[in-house]
Amino acid sequence: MAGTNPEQIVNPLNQKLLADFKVGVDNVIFSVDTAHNRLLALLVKRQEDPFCHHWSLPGTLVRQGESLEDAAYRTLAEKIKVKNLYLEQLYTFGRPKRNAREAVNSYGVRYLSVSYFALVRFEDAQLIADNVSGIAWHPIKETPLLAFDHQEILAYGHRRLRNKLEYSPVAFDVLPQMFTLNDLYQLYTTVIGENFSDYSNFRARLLKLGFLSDTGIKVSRGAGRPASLYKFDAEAFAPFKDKPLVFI
Amino acid sequence: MAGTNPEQIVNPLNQKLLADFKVGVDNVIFSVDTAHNRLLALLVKRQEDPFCHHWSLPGTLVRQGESLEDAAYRTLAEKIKVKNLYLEQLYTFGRPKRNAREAVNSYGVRYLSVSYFALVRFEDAQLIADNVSGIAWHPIKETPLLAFDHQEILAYGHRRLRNKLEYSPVAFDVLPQMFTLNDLYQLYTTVIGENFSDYSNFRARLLKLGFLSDTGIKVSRGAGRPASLYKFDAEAFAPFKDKPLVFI
DNA sequence: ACAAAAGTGTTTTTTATACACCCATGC
DNA sequence: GCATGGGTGTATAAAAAACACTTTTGT
Repeated sequence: MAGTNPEQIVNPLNQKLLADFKVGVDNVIFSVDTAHNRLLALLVKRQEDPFCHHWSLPGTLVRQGESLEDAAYRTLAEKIKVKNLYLEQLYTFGRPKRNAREAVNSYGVRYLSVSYFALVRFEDAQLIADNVSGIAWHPIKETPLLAFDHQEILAYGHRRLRNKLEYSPVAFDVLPQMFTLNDLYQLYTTVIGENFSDYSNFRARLLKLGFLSDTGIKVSRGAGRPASLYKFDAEAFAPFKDKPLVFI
Repeated sequence: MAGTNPEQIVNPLNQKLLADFKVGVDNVIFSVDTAHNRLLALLVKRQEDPFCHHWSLPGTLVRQGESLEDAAYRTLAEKIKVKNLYLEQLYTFGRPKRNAREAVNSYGVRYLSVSYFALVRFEDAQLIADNVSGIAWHPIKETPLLAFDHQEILAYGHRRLRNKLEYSPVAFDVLPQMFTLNDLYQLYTTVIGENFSDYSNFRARLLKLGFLSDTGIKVSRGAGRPASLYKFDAEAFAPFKDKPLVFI
């Protein structure tokens, strides 16, 4: 830098040095297909450069007057209709040059991505087919290569989902109001993996904690003894907030 | 990321809708004063409006070509000299109007804050007194009211620190290379609280895990039997990565 | 009757918790 | 020698893990 202080050259007010940003929101949207025991992620196919025809996470740029979370919900709403969901912020990616557009229109505008992760109920999630862009659920174990750094974001979201499930009641945001203990168990096995607990122990432990109440209503799913429908009692769960590993 | 929604990017009419951002980085910097059994947060006194004379988290706006993490490190380096530290991203706050500056210069520029939290070793952290702005450690239990939404950020950072400590080896980024088991125990008690484990059990459990190796070197701290200095063995810790509650 | 799914109980092993007690040093 | 902090061991309680068994349905 030849002994020159860039601040003095560029602008004495210092202001010029600051980066200008557009802020994007990218969603990692998960769903659990219990029928096939698969964890799914929602992906959209890009229709333009950069990364034309590549799959990517559904995202959008934040508009004036719009909060980050609003933008996340808007993206979600543009892609699927869904009743029950859980959504939380994941991580913010913002190293320079992460978005190829920065190179193209080099007005010095940076693109920053605030990622969110969502878990939605598979059974009542309806994809909105907008005849232009592809949009589809992909099993997490066989996702295609994604545009930008979305691969990294997806992996990060997956890790977070597993952790969340272990100590917080997100599952109940995504299950119907009444569910069988087996529904709950299926959800856990497909997200966490097969080897976290045997069904009867999982059952016994959760029931002992006392925040699942038996409605007495029975449902029959084909052959076999009918199962009781349970409800999640948020009040009874309160003491377990902030306690780790409630569900495992 | 940014904008998978084609229309908004290309179409100049929609372009107007996008918000323009300046991105700030705010740091929650913690340190543990084991001598007084206190958890401390580093605060700076603002010298300008808005919130003139109020304490706030040390922060800065992101410059051109600078990554978020770089900005976080820069802020830190401007305030303290420190050898060992742990730093990670916390959360991104970006609802409209969160920063009073948005109202003042209403050119529509939004301010978004990406917060980081850091844990630094108290003993070798030297505050950089720049004769203009106040800068000081505050016990977490008696912090003043902070500017902007920094109160919220601080609380969030505190929660995260406790959680981190429980399952990840951040403590060793902040302890000297060799430390006594009591040093480690003190660190945990002041961050987590008194009632997480009795010293001898804490000791037994950690040693059994096998990633702390006794160097054989003894140190005497005043009266009493001299203590062994231990080293953290990162390789031996590897199997415990991603396993919850290693330290509790 | 029998397969299939739900639900209960029992046994064994492993951890957690609460202490009591021995060890090495400074004063 | 005795107070002080370091370090070990033990006894009890609780929880996790494995798995055998009973119950209730559909076919």
